[in-house]
Amino acid sequence: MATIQDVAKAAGVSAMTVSNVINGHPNVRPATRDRVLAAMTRLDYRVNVAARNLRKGRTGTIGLAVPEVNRPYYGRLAAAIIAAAGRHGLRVSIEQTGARREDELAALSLSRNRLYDGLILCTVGMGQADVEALEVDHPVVILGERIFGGPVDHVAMPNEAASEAATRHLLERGCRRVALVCGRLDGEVDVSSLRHAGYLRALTGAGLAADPELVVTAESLTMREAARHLRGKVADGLDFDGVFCVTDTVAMGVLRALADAGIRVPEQVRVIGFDNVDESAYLVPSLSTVDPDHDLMAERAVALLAARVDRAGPGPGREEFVGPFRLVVRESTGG
Amino acid sequence: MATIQDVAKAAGVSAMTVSNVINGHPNVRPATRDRVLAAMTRLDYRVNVAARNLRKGRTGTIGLAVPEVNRPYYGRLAAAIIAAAGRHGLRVSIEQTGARREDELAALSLSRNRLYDGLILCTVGMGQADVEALEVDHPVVILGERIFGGPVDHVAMPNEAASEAATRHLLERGCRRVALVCGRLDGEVDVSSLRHAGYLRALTGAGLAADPELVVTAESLTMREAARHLRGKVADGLDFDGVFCVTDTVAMGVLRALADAGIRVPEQVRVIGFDNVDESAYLVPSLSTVDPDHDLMAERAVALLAARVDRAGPGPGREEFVGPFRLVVRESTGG
DNA sequence: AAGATCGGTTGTATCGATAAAAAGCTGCCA
DNA sequence: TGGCAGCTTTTTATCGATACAACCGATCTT
Repeated sequence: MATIQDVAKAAGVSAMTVSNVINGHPNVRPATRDRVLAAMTRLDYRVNVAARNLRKGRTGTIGLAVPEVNRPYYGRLAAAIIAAAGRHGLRVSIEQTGARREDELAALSLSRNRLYDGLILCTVGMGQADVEALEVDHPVVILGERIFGGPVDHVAMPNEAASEAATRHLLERGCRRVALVCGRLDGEVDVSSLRHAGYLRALTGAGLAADPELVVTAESLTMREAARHLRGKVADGLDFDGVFCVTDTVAMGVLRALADAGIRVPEQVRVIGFDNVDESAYLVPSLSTVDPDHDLMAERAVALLAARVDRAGPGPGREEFVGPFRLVVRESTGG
Repeated sequence: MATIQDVAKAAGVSAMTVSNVINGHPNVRPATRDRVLAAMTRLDYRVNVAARNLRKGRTGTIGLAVPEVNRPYYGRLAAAIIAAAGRHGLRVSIEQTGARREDELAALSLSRNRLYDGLILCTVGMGQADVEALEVDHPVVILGERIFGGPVDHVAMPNEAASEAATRHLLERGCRRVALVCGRLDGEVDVSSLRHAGYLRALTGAGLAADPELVVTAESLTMREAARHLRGKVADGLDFDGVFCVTDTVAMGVLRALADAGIRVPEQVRVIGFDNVDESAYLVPSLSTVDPDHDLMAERAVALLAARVDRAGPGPGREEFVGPFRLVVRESTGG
């Protein structure tokens, strides 16, 4: 495999000149440049990225830690982040944390190995108590919930506002007993708790009392668990005419459980989700949901990270970005 | 940031000894090892991966080129590959090719930059004509269709056999006019053509004539296109009582189109897909499908690649692995 | 015409880790 | 006691690219 030295020899110049050509530095005579380019082509030269990284102290790669790329929301997010990173000239290496706290912490320390120039971390297992783990000397952006006010940039969903809007939408369509299907509410600032808060706010705003019976907490935010828990509630005779699901994935489990119980959507119960994953538009019935503009969030996260990487220092104060959202009304709420 | 030299100085040994400790070489006196480990901890030392890569000529990272991680099948595959790679001590960097031929070729050349130790390439845009592009001097594994008999290892789905089984399943359930919803059949050995062949074999095997009318070719294998084309066929009055969809994603579009037309599944038309993505079990009706054991295919692909990486040479002849499959019968075929 | 300026190019040192070979240090045996 | 084997550690060179400073020749200035 040809090195920069080989090219230099072939072109009759020094390695440094070849380097200058490669990196588009000015002050290289066109004739020289052409000679070098010709030699590069002739020898089929490729830069050795490892050597460049060592010298530059950069890797050109950022890490992305998500629970699993297979989950619809994170797949969508990962796709958007890889695309956004590409626009910033960065590659993305994915760590799957399985939503486990230890694996999220491990991802943090991997990026300290200078494996990555920076890390976009989707915190799902870590909590507010782990804030000090973020006190690291390299760029990190938190994407998601569970840790607020940390020492790093943060891109978050409009959880409360969007949840309030989604719930209000159900109320406006005439629902009076709106259930919430979420994950465990353990007091952390997690997805479920934040969206629960929005849900409550909508109820209060409409002058309705919140009935704890209507809050269905699943073990995890999967189709299986959502379906299982809702089936249980239905079997227990829960009276409800609307469901706000904290994610579209949860909503799919809910729709399935309702179908199993012979409950028609939206005639008997209206359902709305959160995320607007691709499948939602094609379900039967199609799913009303909240669209949080994944592309914009991804772009912001990458931009924030790239800025830190470029400044290569602690930079100015941390930034918090909360994305916009859009209500998408479809059949499941009678849209 | 501490270097190996700093650690060496702190522990009163040479850098080489520190290196030996890091890499678990034998013949380091326990007392020395402890001193080194202590120094490493004290200085919060992290190896510089770039330096190691340069010296070793390895990066510890493999590339994975897929159309988009967001698509259910590729998301599933990517998750399995990242997990399998982890077991082999490799990290995965993802390239999204958008199913574009040029981007797939670009991924091939990126891996030549020694950015990756090897590449797992899901060929969707490239075709048999691009075989010679695979004549590269570094490890590549093709995962999928469209290129067979190339100079590299190949992991493929049991396309024909599984498609035949799926179609036969419909016939066994009493269907007599089974439609196929696929992508363009342009003569390449692509997903659609291979599965089309399996479909035909099942018909022939059952002594049925193949009616070209029943082959619905969508522009692309998306929910949108599948739904659009099937709606067209239904509007044209196509007579059919079963549908074999080349992917579960296509099946979701089909189910939606059937629902729009007021056609009941499975009472009037039975539907089966291919891939067994997570959502399939929760659709209403739940989707019968072919489960190709993604995990096994991912493991094989990574194992083949890792073996080439370790041998660091051309190695023995190329290998072709075709995974097993399993029919999953659910409501959409009256299961 | 001497000196300053500037574009173009090159030599040298370096990024941090590791392979290979050389060198110390034991202890053991003749 | 000399020498050898074997474990342990160090020395030296190197992976390939690039920052930096020095350098050279030509043009410009006054």
